[in-house]
Order: sequence, then structure tokens, then C-alpha cells
Amino acid sequence: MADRKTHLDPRIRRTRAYLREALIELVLEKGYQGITIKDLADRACINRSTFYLHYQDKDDLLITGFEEYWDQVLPSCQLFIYNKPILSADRLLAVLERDLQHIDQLRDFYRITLSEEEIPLLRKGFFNHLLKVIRYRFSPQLVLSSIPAVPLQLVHNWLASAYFGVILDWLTADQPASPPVLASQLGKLFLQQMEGILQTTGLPQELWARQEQIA
Amino acid sequence: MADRKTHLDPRIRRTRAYLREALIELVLEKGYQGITIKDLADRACINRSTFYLHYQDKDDLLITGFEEYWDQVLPSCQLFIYNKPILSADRLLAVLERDLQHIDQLRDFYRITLSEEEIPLLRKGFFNHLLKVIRYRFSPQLVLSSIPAVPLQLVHNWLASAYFGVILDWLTADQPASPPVLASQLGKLFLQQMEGILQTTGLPQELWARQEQIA
DNA sequence: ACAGTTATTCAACATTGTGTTGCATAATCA
DNA sequence: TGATTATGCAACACAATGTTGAATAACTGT
Repeated sequence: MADRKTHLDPRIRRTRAYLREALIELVLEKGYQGITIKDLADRACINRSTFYLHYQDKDDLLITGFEEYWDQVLPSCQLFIYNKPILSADRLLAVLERDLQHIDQLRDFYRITLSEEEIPLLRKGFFNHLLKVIRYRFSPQLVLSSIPAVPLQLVHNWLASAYFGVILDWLTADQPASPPVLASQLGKLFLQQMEGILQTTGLPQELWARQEQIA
Repeated sequence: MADRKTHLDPRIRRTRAYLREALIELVLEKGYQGITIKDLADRACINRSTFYLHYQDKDDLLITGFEEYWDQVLPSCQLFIYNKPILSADRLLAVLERDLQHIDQLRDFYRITLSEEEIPLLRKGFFNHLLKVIRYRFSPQLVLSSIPAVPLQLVHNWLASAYFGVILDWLTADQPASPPVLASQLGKLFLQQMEGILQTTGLPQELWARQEQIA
């Protein structure tokens, strides 16, 4: 019946929790770069020297502090992920819309953590998540032709970067489209590009069970 | 016969030139983030207080200092730009290959200035250059159908982000493909995606004079 | 509940970088 | 050459980092 985590001194858990909360609050308020250790300590209501008993520096706290938060957030962002790699066009649009809706609800959080100027570590983390999902969906095990004209890695990067860029632009837009509208547009674009990609990479054409478009 | 620029005191020109050089050297040596004003002053062999007579801070020097350098570099990176928006597939591949060769020659410079962790300002500058070029090539004036299924802005972002992501991955790869190889692969991918995009956006199909592929 | 352990606090300190100032010196300009 | 102006130099206030030692508080197991 032991807890999954090693029993830590409650004081330690408390302090670290306070710091995590302080970090998230401050990042949303004034961005990551401008935060000082003193800011964190003040907000967390702990002594500045206590900070150094737990973390080496800001980045150290960032990694472990956002890890948990991130792990809660990312799974909600499935990006086309469903049980099986084969996905219908309808299903893709539905999942895409739901993902965008999720991002839209946490708009401030995503805008700040992903934005160009801010936190490369988190930005990279998000991108790698995208990459992982896309690698899974366009898995090399599925490749039919022995020598694809374009290596899969290139396609993975292409797709993840494009998707990421569109999301980021959407997050920073003055008058962003609504999630359903963007989902529809992005879905159309995505589906239409698939055919070419499936040909070029030697992936099976049935990977996307394209259905008749709705008039 | 006056010079284009206002005649500046040679001492000023000298000092600023030294600082620009120092910045570029130090960025290549230890990355942008870690550079201090003292580093710059020492390397430029000027007094630290002199720095503040010319620039407000590091970023200020970065912008004006790299502007010139950047202006020399970017035009060599035409990314499909040619005289007219209509471009043949052959020509596209040739230009793409030349661009990649250019990037490859300045590999260190591009890797450092564009990399995730480094200098958001330059990264953004490069991306905006891509965006500008792509906007020019897929100009709204060319749109035929009055209501494109996918707005052009979305497509611009999609393409620029994808291209940028691939370049960046190529720059940071352990064993990067040669410029001609990547140009061929990226060109194939690009050309194959064009058809779908041209349809979806209502751009004229003749925009890319697709030629028979070479066996 | 008690004694031992340990996290936190607090004050102090050295260090580093920032940004500014006043004055002497040297380079430039007309 | 004389006036102008950029630079060098030294000093300063300030803010943030990272460390230390001793006192205090909180938690632990028995």
C-alpha cells in the first residue's frame, strides 16, 4: 500500500509545490526570462536560500516543475492520435477540432510557453511531442516500398514543423479563427497533402480512409 | 559624390565595427545568451562605458549589428525566388539546391543563429524572410476563386514553418545529407504538395509549370 | 510525548554584471 | 591651430547570484 513516490518530508513537498506554483504564476505574468530567484522565493513565501537547497537554478526548477504540469496537458493534445494508425478523415477532423479546442481553452498558457521569445525548453518539448505522435502515425514499419523517394524523417519534420507553426501563428493572432473553423481549414489542407505524401514515402494508401467530402 | 551614409566620425564607425565583429565572434564561440557587455568590450578592445554610448544593451547591438551581416546573407537564400512567380519545376530544384549549398557553406553561422536555444530575434528574422518570399510566390493577387477553401495566410505559414523546420533539422543533424540530395528530396515533397495546395487555395494551376519527372 | 533528525530561516558575505557619472585624454574636424 | 567630440578611466550605486554558519522550527520513529 506504499505510495508510489518515496515518502518525502512534507516540508520538502510543500516547498517544491510552492515553487512550482510560483513559477507557473510568474511565467504567465511576466514571462520566463524576466523571473529572478528572488521573485520565485517571494511568491512561494520561502527564503531565497531555501531555493538553492532544492534546485540548482531557474532552468532546473523549470524542467521538474513543468514536467508534471506538462504531462497533464500534453495527453489532451492528441493530434490525430487514436487507437490505431489507420484513421478516417472524419475522425481526424473531430480529433483535430477537439485538440484545438483544448489549446484554445489554455490559450494563454500555450501562447506563453510556446512563443518564440520565451522558453526554448518547453517549446522543444512540445515540438518533440508532436514529432513523436507523427512518427507513430507514419511509422517506418508501414512503409511498403523498400526505397522511399523521400525519407520518412524528412516528412515527419515537415509535418510537425508545419503544424507547430500554424498553431503558433494561431495563438499569437490578433483575431484568431475559432477552433472549429481552423480545424476545418487545417484538416482540408492536411488531408489534401496526404495523398502526395503517401505516394512519395511508400506508405500504404489506406492509411487514411479518405471519405467523400461533405458538400 | 557624397557617400550614401552620413559622414560619421571615423572613431564611431571604428568602435561600432569592432563591436559588431566582437559580437559575431563571441556568438560563434559561446552562444548569444552567455555573452556579457564586458565580454564584448574586451573583445572589441574598447572601454565598457563606451559601449553604452552606442547601444542600449546586447539586443540593441544584435539588431543593428547583425542587420548588415544578415542583409548580405539573406539574399543568397532565395528559396524558390526567381523573377516571376511562375516557376518551372526544374528551375525550382536548381534554386533550391543552390540555396542549400549556400546554407551548407555557412553551416555554423546558420546553425547557431537559427537554433532553438539561441537568438529568437534572428530566428524570427529568418522565418519572416521565408514568409515574405512565400507570400510573394503565393500572392493573393493570383487567387482565382473568390472564396478559397483554405485561407492563404494559413498556407503561407504552413509552408514557411515546414521548410524552416526541415532546414533546422538538417543543420543540427549528426550526419546531414548533402545539399543536392536534400534538394532533390525536399523538391519532390514540395512539388507533390503543390497540386493539393493549388486546388485548395484557388491559385492557378499553371503557377508551377510542372514538367515530366526525370526517370 | 520525547529525543533525534533535518528542513527552513535569517543575516552576512563575496562575486559578478548592469548602468551611470565626471573628468582627463586623445582623435577628429573645419 | 583651435574647437569639438569620442574615448578611456575610475568610481559609484544597484541588483542578482550563489554560499555559509548558526538558530529555529517542523517532522520522524519509537
